[in-house]
Amino acid sequence: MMTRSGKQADTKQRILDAAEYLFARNGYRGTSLREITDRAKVNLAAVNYHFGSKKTLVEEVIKRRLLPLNSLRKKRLEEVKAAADRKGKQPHIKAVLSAFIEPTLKFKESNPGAEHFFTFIGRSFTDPDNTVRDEFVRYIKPLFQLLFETACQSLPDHAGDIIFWRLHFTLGSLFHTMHICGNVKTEFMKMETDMDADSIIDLIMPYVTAGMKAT
Amino acid sequence: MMTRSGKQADTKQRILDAAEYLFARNGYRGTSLREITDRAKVNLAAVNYHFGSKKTLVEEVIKRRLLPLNSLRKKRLEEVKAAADRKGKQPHIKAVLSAFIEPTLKFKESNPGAEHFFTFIGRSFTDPDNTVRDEFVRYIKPLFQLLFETACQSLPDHAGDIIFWRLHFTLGSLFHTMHICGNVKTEFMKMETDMDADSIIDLIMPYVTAGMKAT
DNA sequence: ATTAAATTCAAACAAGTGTTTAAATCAAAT
DNA sequence: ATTTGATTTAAACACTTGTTTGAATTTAAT
Repeated sequence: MMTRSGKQADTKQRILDAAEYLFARNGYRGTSLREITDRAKVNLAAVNYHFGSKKTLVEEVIKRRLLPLNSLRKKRLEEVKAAADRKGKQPHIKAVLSAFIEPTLKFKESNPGAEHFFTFIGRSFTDPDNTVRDEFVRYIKPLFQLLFETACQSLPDHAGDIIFWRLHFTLGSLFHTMHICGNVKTEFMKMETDMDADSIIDLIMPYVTAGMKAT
Repeated sequence: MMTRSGKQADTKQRILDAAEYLFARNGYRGTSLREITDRAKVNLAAVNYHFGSKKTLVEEVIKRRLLPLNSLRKKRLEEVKAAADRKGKQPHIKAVLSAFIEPTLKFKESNPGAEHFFTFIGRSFTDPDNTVRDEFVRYIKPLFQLLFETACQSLPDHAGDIIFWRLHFTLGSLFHTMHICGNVKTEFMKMETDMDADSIIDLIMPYVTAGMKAT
């Protein structure tokens, strides 16, 4: 039976890890199944046996990290919302942004092995491959909606369109940061790339908060 | 002789246009030479004859648009710098950012046929392919240095590292915006994607200006 | 120990890749 | 009109791609 024990059990895991690493480094199209199975030290056919296809594999790679991360971000956003409702006040925009950004940037440290996925997220929106891009968008869409609603509550004097666009600017900053903080060396100036999450949060939070509040 | 006239002369042009369109839409690796030559209505071997290789082709595609754009941005930045020096004052950060951002966002309108390159730029930094990413970085590096120096002049009370990172946040916002304003349908919410440059400039400038100035 | 299902494996598959070749065609100068 | 060099063309090249196959092996229950 399929009681997952012994050596063959972690075949799926090893494939997922190798795929995550290589997809993050070289992209979906730039990574072959043979590279993945070589790195995972499994047979080539194992990918199609366990996952069905390369497309399904990358979807699993994305889901494995993104679902837990999104749950966390959702929880944090709802907490901010609830706390504000309890006090009968508007949530502070800094708290709203923090609820989204903090779990994202700390994800690298709190999830061992997720450092490469970091780079992958950073490329998510702009990935040239439709499969990858659509999968990312699919999962972030409802979350962005929640972020948008909470931000609107927080900034009642700003028009919806403005908030909408500024949240996109914020996402752009965040994803760009995640990409250059990933393992891919962009070789762009001498940049301290392996900073801890808190330092990066301290850098980006004042920027995006001021940007959102701008009159 | 190679006197560029008649029908065969625009073969290179047609290849460049087709390649630009397809690279922007499907990425470097996601585009085959056969797709390019089919679209350009030229023979397959024409790419290797005129450009040498696929790698050289994409470099030419990038250079064709990026060199003029960078000259313009450089000129604008130097003007801001010179004007401030003349008055013996620091340049205003809004003027500095505008010198970089305005030509970038207006590039789509001022250069007919460049609309697809827009998307390409938006993906430049995070492109999974080394050839593409390195080529973009290569050209923007000296320009970013100039931007950095001018921004430091403009914000003498801010530490260099802070300005450096905030400029990166700004680039992230800008590139993300260019990507979603390109022709690639991200299908992310209902977004008015074909706004004119001035509207987008009016949206992004207050955001990044406030972000850079944040205390 | 036998059985039966799950998994691994080496090999092959058809399709697509960038690149090269050599002949055919074209444009312009003699 | 002939020559010459630039360009185009169709065909083939060697190679990589994702996927499939069927036999061998491993695993766990009887």
